[in-house]
Amino acid sequence: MNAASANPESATSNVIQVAVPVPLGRLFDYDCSTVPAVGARVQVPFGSRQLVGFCMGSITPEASEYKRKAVSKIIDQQAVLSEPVWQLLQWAAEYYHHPLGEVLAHGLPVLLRQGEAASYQTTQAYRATAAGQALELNDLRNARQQQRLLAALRAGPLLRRDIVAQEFSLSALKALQDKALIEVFQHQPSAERDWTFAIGSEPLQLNPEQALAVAAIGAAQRPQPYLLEGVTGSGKTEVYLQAMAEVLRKGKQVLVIVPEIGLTPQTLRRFQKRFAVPIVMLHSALSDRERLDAWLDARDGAAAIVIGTRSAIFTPFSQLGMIIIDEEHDSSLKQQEGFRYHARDLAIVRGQKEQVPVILGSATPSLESINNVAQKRYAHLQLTQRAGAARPTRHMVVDIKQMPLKAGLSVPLIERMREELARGQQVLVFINRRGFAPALLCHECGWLAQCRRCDAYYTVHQRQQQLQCHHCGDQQRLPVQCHDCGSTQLVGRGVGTEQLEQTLTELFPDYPVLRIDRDSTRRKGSLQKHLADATENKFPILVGTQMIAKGHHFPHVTLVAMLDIDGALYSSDFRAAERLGQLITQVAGRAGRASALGTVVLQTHHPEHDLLQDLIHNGYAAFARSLLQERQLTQLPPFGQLALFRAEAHEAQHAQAALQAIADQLPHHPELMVLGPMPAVMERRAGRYRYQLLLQCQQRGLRQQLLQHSLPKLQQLPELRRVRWSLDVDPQDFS
DNA sequence: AGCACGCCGACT
DNA sequence: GTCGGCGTGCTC
Repeated sequence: MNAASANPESATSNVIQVAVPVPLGRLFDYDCSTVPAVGARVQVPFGSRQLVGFCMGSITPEASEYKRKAVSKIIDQQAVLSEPVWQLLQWAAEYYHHPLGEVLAHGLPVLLRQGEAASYQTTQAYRATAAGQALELNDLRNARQQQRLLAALRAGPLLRRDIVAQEFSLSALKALQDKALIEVFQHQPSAERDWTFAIGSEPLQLNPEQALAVAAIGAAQRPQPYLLEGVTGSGKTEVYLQAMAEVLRKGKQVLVIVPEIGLTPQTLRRFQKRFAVPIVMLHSALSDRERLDAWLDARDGAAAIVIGTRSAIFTPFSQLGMIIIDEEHDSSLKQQEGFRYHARDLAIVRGQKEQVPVILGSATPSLESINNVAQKRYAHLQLTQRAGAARPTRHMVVDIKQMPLKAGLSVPLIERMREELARGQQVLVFINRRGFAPALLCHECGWLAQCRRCDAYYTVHQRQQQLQCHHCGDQQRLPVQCHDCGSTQLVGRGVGTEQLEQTLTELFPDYPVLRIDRDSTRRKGSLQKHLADATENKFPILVGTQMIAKGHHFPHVTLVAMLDIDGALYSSDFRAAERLGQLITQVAGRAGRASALGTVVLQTHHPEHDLLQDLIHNGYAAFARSLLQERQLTQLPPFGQLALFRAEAHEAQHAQAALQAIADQLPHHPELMVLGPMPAVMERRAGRYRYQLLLQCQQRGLRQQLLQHSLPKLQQLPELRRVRWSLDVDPQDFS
């Protein structure tokens, strides 16, 4: 594998190439006396600091043309990552045109990035000494705490953290230690694959569609991707569970990626109930140490199932047998800064590399996945029947043109709510703006309170008596007077969740209202609590943002209202319609999950809009297929391949000039379209001017080739030095 | 990205 | 007289 070992005579001075986590797309050469394994971490001096990088291989000193420094420390004896993940990361660095060192660092838990040993934490543990075993417990009758602790330790050693958790007194611990009745020792946990497949609870009876899906996955000749398209309530999770069972039975591991932390506890409980195997979670709420331990459990085979968010796609496994991407259409699967990878797309690549099936599940699949089914790249599994007696939801479009609105609520909607509440049912009102009002307006002169640093209006937060900019986080005290005319007639314009909650409380004083948005769930655990309260029907009226559209079941909700869907109908973002269709369908899925018939009320000024009509009358699948036809005509994804350069600077012309320089450097090619530079939708944000340059290509290969060829030159452009810039391959969001 | 080096304004 | 503002340039 490495050149130096082939020539032992020159072994006194070896040179290795190291990938360090810096945004420079090249490797750095270092001297070292012994050559570490490829994929092992090394600590190296870099400028004035010490960095942890990866050994990428070795070369002869003659082949290195740099004045070199020596490696400070070889951290690992072997490669830290599994071979497939190592390959996946290198593939991703190339595909997303992101510096290898930074991409590789992404594949590691934080502690490993910082150079910690790739092993479980040794923890302090205590055990009784011979003297402690021999002692008459009654001798400690005057020290009840010590007596209790010693008794516990005589039964067996305890970890220090368990001693703390079981509320033993720490002074008693110290006293016993001083008397040499107990002693401390280092406990080193080890990860071993010591689980065997066992069922915790019996699988549910499958309907024919579910059975077909499970059978198809199990019977496949060779592993391949599947799109599991199942309407809300059709039992996708049961299909996952039964498909997983086959994999686990063979002693293989399963990786499950879920969109965001919100729904992981429910998923975890359901998995734990079904399978009596070790399950670990990987999400942002874990401490760095917990994350590393879970990661090691996966890598060394101790965990049978890993449930994690986006970044879990890089978890190494000793025996991976299946990857499941739940809610594959969800935008949180794409990282929106730095290394902008898409976990779903990487899952497909990983599945192919590791020869394991990949299941993409959604009630509202992305157009990309639907197209991949049409192109026969994925097998299609459909679940069209809702479980139990649940029937499909009914849509009611309320034309609000010229209609008086009360905090955004039309009279027909209020009446409909009244009926539903009177029947003891639960109502969910959805509005995608938190706060009291999305702007503060002077009623006398028309002045609007605008953020100092963004091209945006402040949101009024009445409860906190504040103006907040939702784009840069700036906060101000709510002004009493207009900045232009001095009038005190300041009013909120538009409606947010806070105002809606207040108005609903006035309209329906007998029915408690629960608001679920980022503001009401800021404290740790409060989202879980609110969701539990909502599920149990303690609050007949629920008000919420996007947050509640994701995967939560509210069995008592029979009426869902969406107050304002117009923004997305005429948006400049070509994905807006797709996202609206997904949102309406997902929100509709919240209604009527129990036996009662559900209704979705959509308020709009454009009831006749083609897309809206298509969605309502023909369902998401048909709607998505019409959108696909449009995308084909316009050569947009998945039919065109995009890449987006972004640049931001304190001076607008710097950002613009940087992108112009890139555009000028790009080769002319009949199949490459270059759009821009153009200002971003919100030109100024947090005091920076933002511009974009869009590349559109018919062939992915061509796009990749052009970028790969041009980027080294582009990175040298002097215009780029004065701006913050980035490249987004397959951009999801144009904000 | 960091971080150092370097050259011009308001403070102990 | 210094602390510190961020422009420029480098990292094997």
